[in-house]
Amino acid sequence: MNLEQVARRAKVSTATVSRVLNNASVVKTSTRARVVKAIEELKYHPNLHARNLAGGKSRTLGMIVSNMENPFFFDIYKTVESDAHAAGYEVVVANTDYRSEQLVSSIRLMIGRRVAGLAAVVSEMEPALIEELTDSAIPVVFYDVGAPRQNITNIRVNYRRGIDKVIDYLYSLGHRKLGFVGHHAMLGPINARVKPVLDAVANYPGLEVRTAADSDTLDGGRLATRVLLASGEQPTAIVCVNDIMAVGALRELRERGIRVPQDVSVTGFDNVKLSEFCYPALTTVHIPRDTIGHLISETLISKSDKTAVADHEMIIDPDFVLRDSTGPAPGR
Amino acid sequence: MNLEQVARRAKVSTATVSRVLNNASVVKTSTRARVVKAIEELKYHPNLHARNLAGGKSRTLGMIVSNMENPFFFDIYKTVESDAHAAGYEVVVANTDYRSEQLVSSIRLMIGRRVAGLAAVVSEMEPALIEELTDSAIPVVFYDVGAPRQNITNIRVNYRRGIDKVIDYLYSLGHRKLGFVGHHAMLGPINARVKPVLDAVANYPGLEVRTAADSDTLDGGRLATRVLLASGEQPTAIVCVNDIMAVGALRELRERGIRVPQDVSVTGFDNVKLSEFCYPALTTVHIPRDTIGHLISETLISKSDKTAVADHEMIIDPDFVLRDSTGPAPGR
DNA sequence: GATAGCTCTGTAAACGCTGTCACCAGATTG
DNA sequence: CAATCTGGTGACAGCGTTTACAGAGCTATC
Repeated sequence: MNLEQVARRAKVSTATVSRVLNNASVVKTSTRARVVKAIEELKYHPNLHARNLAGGKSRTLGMIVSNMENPFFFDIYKTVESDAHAAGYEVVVANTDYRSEQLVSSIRLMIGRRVAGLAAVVSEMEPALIEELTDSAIPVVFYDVGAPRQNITNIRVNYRRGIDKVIDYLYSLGHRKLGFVGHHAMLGPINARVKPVLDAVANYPGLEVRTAADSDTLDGGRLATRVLLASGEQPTAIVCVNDIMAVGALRELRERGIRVPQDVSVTGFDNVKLSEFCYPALTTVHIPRDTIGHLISETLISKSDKTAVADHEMIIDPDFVLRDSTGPAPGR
Repeated sequence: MNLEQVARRAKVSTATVSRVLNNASVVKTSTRARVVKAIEELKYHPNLHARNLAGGKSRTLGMIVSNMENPFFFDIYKTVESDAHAAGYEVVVANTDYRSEQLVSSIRLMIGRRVAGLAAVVSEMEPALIEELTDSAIPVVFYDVGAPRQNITNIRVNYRRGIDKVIDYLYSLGHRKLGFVGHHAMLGPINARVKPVLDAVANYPGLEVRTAADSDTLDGGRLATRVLLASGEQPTAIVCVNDIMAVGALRELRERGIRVPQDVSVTGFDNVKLSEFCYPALTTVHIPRDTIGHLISETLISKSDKTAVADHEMIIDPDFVLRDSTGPAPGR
């Protein structure tokens, strides 16, 4: 079931079959018809590995995400994929589950596949990789982590601005005791996600923050909230690192009979579709995932096509979205 | 950046480098060290395409799903992937968005990749594919659609039993006017998803059913529900084809001030994690996605490994899960 | 009627790896 | 001391494509 068999059947050379397959060059109509017929009769499917090897170029984009289960990542993937398809590329994804060891092996895999471009939409990092990636000569886009380099473009969200908007709003409603629900990927001293929250304490007089972390899932949000509520004084507002965990928080509060937002306010982050559908609908921060997706695909595709030079860093400013899960601090 | 360069640098032959990479055969420790060093210095990454071409065998499983956005599919994918990893395989996924044209091209792609096994967890079908697949000699598992064949195993859920349990329960609570919310993939005359519902009308005296369909998303569920409510008499219970659409239904009802379950009962299907986290928590039917995932990976991996013969068809019986979104029909 | 210029097709050399076979040196055996 | 084995290595033929490059028929031109 290879080119040669098709060629034999159509009484042509393998080169001609190849030409028909790639409808390159001119092939006489009658010949083409014979070849097409042979292909169909033999149910021939070209071997993509051989094709890539011989051709040297791959129409494949690689994408690595931390947690495909979180719609945030999936939404980005979806736009990238549809852009890629439109440009005749395909996308292969890999999950890391926030494990940097997985990141490493996934990236190796992608390099091994000789992808035309690589998007890493992850929170974790492995410094050694950067170098490996830099001289792999593959166009790379990092979302959220890492620094721009040679062939590495960076997209990041001004997370601090988003958090500030949230805390500003909560503070203005009288909230002074905050809980922060994060996920494990943010363990470690100076994390881009927790730091802005902790820093806020210095800027807002009387503000206190306690934090808890669990896995980046609905259950994780619930568990972290449970920990938060079990230890010390009950916060009047719970700020969550993303919408999914916030929905988990909502459930824990509901089951304890704590009303949202009357007793405790809750905020999410990302503005995932689910944030409108849960109850109460989440006050959150909108991260334009389609914009991010387009940025990724444009960068990767243009770079791999014509080695164009794109901006090396782009920063996205998020918007505050007010819904029903927040209200005045109780007793105010 | 290929084997030869590494070989030259380590002053060995390419064969030896290959042996080191696959830690096959015996290589003297000192030689191995030299090779490893060269590999690292050159930041060499083996070309997977060449490897597959030469080796002839691929450690890759293909998986095609209808809508990765729906956690139902993702959950299956997750178990398959973790099983596969444990066995030294990797998985590449493709989405079809319920479009059979996409199914075709995705399957072609997978065959082209010469995957070691292929799982199609989809609702759509294209009869011509079966044959193409049959003589590709690739072990295939179909979930939910198609008929067992030569190298094709089938896993299916007794959907009718699940629906019967739901309707039985609702009927016993006095519900007589049902709404059914489905998704577009079920358009067409005799669909495995709608049919059981419509059939129920014959078995339960006085039962009426109206149906509506939209896309398989939160929004789709909301929209379909809106259509259902806008046309004709308000049903006392809305049966949804899956949990995601049910959550969409919940939102539409909430925004109209219709209480669940006092005014209208709602049921889901699949028992996705979200069904516990939404409000009110969904009465639903549990489809054991981990079991399905394990079944898939076992079949594919064993078949591709040792050409073992697995059962050609397996049917899963779903359980009813009672939660808070259902109650007695109003006025009863 | 020879020459040039097309159009179409075949030949064969990569592409980067794996795996078989052969080979060599030293150890073991009779 | 020759014969046999064995651990370690190199040469080289594929694997199924693509892609120069060359060549074989034509038609058109002078």
